[in-house]
Amino acid sequence: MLPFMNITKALADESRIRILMALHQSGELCVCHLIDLLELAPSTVSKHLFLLKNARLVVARKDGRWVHYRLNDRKSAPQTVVDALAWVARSITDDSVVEADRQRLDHLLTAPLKAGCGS
Amino acid sequence: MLPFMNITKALADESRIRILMALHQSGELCVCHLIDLLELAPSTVSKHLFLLKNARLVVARKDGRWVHYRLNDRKSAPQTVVDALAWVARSITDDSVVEADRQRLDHLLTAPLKAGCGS
DNA sequence: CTCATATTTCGCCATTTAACGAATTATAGG
DNA sequence: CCTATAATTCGTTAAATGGCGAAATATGAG
Repeated sequence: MLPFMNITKALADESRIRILMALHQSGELCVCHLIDLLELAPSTVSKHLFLLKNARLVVARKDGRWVHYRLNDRKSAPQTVVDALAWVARSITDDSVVEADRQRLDHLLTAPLKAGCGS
Repeated sequence: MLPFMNITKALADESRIRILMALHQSGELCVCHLIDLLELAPSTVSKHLFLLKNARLVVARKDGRWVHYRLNDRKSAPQTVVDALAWVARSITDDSVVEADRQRLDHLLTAPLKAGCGS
């Protein structure tokens, strides 16, 4: 029950859903991009990512100073996590907030500044 | 986004998950049975049911003094709700809390007392 | 009508949680 | 080594949430 509740609680926040959808679109993002996208304090974003990682919805990859996050994949994620991610992606197909994030993220990723983290 | 967040927030509480699983097993239950099952105050259970109903995860049927709740079905529920309920049921197959509830509920339903609410 | 029962609504309190800033850790570059 | 930057951890605060009891609502029974 506890692993499952960790997932439902992780999904019960709009910022974390936006993070999941951004990762769903972009595949992998470093924390600095998520900070720019959500316009929240680094410590706040870091905590959100901790909760998502704790629920096994995302995994982290450290690369020098940067940490890149991506959705957990079908190989290493429990079935419940795979199903949860599929459910979220399927449910949020045409939301205005997520659509705005998508466009904003495209700009952020193509901007020449902040390109240090590999994108 | 708001309807979706209503669903995720509704799922982010153990008592509400136990309610959903009890309904999944029994098909339909009146509030008084859920009060006995969860051992929470009537006002607390009522609030949980309001949130579940508000998220469209359950529907209510009034029958005299009693109100019976059941999971929203494939006909009237949005696809996201149908998928959410399927995900929950699939994820909580062998949990000890839910299993204890199942046995407890069998006793409650077969007990001669409290039979007023029809089931 | 009056009373009892089932449920909901409301107001309150305790706990949890999201947010921030400051301090800490880790790493790359000079 | 020293500095700058990315990210996390920690402590605090404000808001949201779960719990209860009291009061209100609704309905059936006498």
